[in-house]
Amino acid sequence: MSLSLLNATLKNYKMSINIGVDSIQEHLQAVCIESVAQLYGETFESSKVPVSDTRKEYEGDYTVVVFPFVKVAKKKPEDCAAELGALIKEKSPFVSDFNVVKGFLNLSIDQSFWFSKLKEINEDSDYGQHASTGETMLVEFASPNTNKPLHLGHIRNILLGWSVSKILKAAGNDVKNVQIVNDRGIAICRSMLAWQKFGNGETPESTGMKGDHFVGKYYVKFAQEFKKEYSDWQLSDQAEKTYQEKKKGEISKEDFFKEYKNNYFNDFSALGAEAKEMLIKWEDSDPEVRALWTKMNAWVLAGFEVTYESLKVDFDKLYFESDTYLLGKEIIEKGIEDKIFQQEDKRVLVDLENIGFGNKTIIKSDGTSTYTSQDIGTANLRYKDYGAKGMIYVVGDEQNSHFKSLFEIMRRLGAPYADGLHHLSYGMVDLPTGRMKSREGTVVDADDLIKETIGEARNNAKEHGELEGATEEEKEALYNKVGLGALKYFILKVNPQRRMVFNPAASVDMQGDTGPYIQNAYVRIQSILRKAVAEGVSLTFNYENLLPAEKDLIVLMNAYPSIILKAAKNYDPSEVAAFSYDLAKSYHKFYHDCSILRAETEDAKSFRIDLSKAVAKLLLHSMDLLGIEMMERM
RNA sequence: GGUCCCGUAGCUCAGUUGGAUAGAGCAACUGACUUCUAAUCAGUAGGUCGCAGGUUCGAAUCCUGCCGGGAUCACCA
Repeated sequence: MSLSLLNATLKNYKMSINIGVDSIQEHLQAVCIESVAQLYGETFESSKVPVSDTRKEYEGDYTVVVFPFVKVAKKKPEDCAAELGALIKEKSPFVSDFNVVKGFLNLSIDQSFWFSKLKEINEDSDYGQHASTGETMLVEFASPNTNKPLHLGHIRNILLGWSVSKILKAAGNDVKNVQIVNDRGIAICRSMLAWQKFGNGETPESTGMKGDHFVGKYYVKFAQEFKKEYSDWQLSDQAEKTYQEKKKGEISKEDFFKEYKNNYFNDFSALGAEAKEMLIKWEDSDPEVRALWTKMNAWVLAGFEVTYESLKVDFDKLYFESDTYLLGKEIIEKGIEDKIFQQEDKRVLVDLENIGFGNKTIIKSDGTSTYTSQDIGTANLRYKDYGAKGMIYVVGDEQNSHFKSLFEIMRRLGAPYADGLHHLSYGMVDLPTGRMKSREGTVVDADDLIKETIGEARNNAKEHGELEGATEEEKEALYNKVGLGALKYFILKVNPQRRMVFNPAASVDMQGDTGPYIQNAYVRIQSILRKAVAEGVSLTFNYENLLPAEKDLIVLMNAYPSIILKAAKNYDPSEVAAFSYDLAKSYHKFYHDCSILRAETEDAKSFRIDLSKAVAKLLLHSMDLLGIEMMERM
């Protein structure tokens, strides 16, 4: 079939059956259902007729499993498949051949389809970008506390949020990136107090420290001083008395005091009392405390900004808990009126028995807000700001039940966006030695980690030496891309909901299933394209016989738009990561098997250059969805 | 104890709405750079898919029970 004829046929199909022919699977499915109906008089739902990729060992491109039809056909699976295959081949202009193995009908697609697909990919400047859905979605991620620097857990959060945001955009949504900065509360007061008592007026500028690390230093300082105070206290009569009165069963003094720490902070600690006093002053808008708070928060936020920049992420809007923690009151009052919430004096609560939670407090008996009331208020504020029907919260899975109850409450309140709320829950990041513990100093700092992976990229690059003539600056930019590519890919290739093990040594690996492996495929293509331009290759496009390695690439690229949709639906960047890797792997194989610039014929050469261009385009696009940059050489 | 999540090769992970002989990478071993960038490719070896039942033409996938690991059960955020 000629190209123009094929294109005409494609158009006809788009008009005659209302399916996007960019999905050849959907087309085959429709034809299959039609054929089954014609042969056996029963119309199957499309969900009952899966069309899957044919396994490598067999001839063909797509496979239909005919077992479901056997009952109505009243024939042996083999006969049924053969009969069906013949009819599908007759009906579909794309099916060139078929074969039957047991109950599996393998369909071969005419290679002119693949040629036209390649043409489409190269000509469509937006290939992969879906038409606008008209929906606005918010993605909330990062959302740090302002009392200490970011760590590995935040990195997973940030990379996930950024990538999901990109994927949702590619799926046709209008997306805004937001975060809620947890800038108030007892934690920041601890840092503030420690700085006031022990800081001697030093600043990030005077010490040359990054602001978040500087404030984090005082958070640690507070913990140390508190620990000292607590150990001293444990020797006092008051401690002895407390132990005798409060202990339950036979518990050693040591174990008792381990668990009693928070109570000590609240009931006896001098430092605790001071920190709490500071919090109360903050809430009363005491000018001195507020000034200190403003100053220290500014230091931290400036530090975070540097980390975000080094990760190449940014936000459309920052919400501050200090602004939003009092919100939600009106909605809650309305909820009381509507009998959605119950009131007991000042306390407000909601009965969540139906989702297995019992009573949940929304407003405390002293009339102050809770996490839940804040989130109700914040969600509503965001809806006012953006009119977004979709709100994605990228938050660790330890908060699963909080979001489950929050969403249930929003549903009961009849929020117009209630159905669009989604908690993108992800698992904790463990180290090979186990869980990260700040007390044991095993927390992996975000900035250190970024620096390390870039350093590793620098070491690796020195062994390769393809960068003659590049300036130091260009080289550094490259190490940056390679290092970050390794780190980001390492984290994003894992399914979010899964708890993952972060092996520092493996994360800077650059061979095999890694970011740099994929970047390398792109670099190889760029190198070829530079040479092709230099040689003045013209694209003739009269290629006749697709080799398997060539067809594999087009088959993969054909699936890209639907992979984006699926990743968007599941909020799962790992599906995009898997695509990038598969495509890079297939390209590396093709590159090895087939000469490009020294191809057998001029037609083969121009076809392969065209094919390489398409691969480069989708590698660039898909890696961009992961927030990973590509480069011209490495 | 209640609720939820997880258990696949030595390690880290894939595995579509149930489909063919369960796949990658790392680590180990073997081979390929006078040839478009070897950060590559080809190969060898490595599995009782936690265990036991059940449903089905067909189960890593669905159901039940058990074992093991984790999260969470606040008027904290």
